[in-house]
Amino acid sequence: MKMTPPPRDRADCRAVSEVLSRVGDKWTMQVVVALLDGPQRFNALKRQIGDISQQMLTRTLKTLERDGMVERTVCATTPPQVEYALSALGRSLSEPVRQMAQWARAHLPIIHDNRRRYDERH
Amino acid sequence: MKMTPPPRDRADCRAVSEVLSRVGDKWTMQVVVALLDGPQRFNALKRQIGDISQQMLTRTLKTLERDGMVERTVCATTPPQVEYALSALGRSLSEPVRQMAQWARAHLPIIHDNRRRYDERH
DNA sequence: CGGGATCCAGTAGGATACTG
DNA sequence: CAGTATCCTACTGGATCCCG
Repeated sequence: MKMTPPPRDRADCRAVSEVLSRVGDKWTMQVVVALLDGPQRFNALKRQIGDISQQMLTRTLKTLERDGMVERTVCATTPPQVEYALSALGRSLSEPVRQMAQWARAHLPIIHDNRRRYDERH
Repeated sequence: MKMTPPPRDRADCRAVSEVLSRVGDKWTMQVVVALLDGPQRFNALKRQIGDISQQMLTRTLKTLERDGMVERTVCATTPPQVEYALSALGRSLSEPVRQMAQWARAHLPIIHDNRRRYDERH
């Protein structure tokens, strides 16, 4: 069986880049992580995340739904209830994200330090 | 000793988000991967990546240098020669990126399919 | 050769007000 | 409660021309 090659191919680079820029926007990861605990309704999600506007939460959830990462369930009651849940695809993303999170925790202070020193020199 | 917890903390989410959006721009990953083979000069890098403008290559390299991910070496000859090399920090990033690349390869077709179907329904 | 300086279009992010 | 509609700002990506 074939081993998965390292990402040296141009198409691979673009694929990685596409995924990183897709999930690398300001709110996507925070929404995904908030949904890891289980399904959440809109305003509960909003409260948990904190300083996100309802506009940006709506947009982020819609994009995640479009990509098939979250599933949206509407109960036609009054008041309406809408539940958002991670799909299997969305949960599977949390694995590579966990790796990236470890790297971020380990190296982000160094990066910030590098930036500070660079800016002082220029 | 303490196990590294999953990225549920708010500060962690933001750290992940920051790294993902930082390296998730259009060219950063392609430059990093191009430099994995070894140090490269500016125009060699430009030729290898292909359709990047010299403007965007300059910006991307400068940001990577500022973060301490690449090291820039100038030989004051005529014509001037400038070599770019990945630092240890830059190379260490390639590990979580490899994980992300595998996920991208495995799931990007599904995502594109999901989008297509979503757009047809709306 | 390896950039810097400008200018420009498109998109992401956000504040606010309104609605079924 | 769960959005939509509008308007605005800032940043990203890019094209072009210039420079030592």
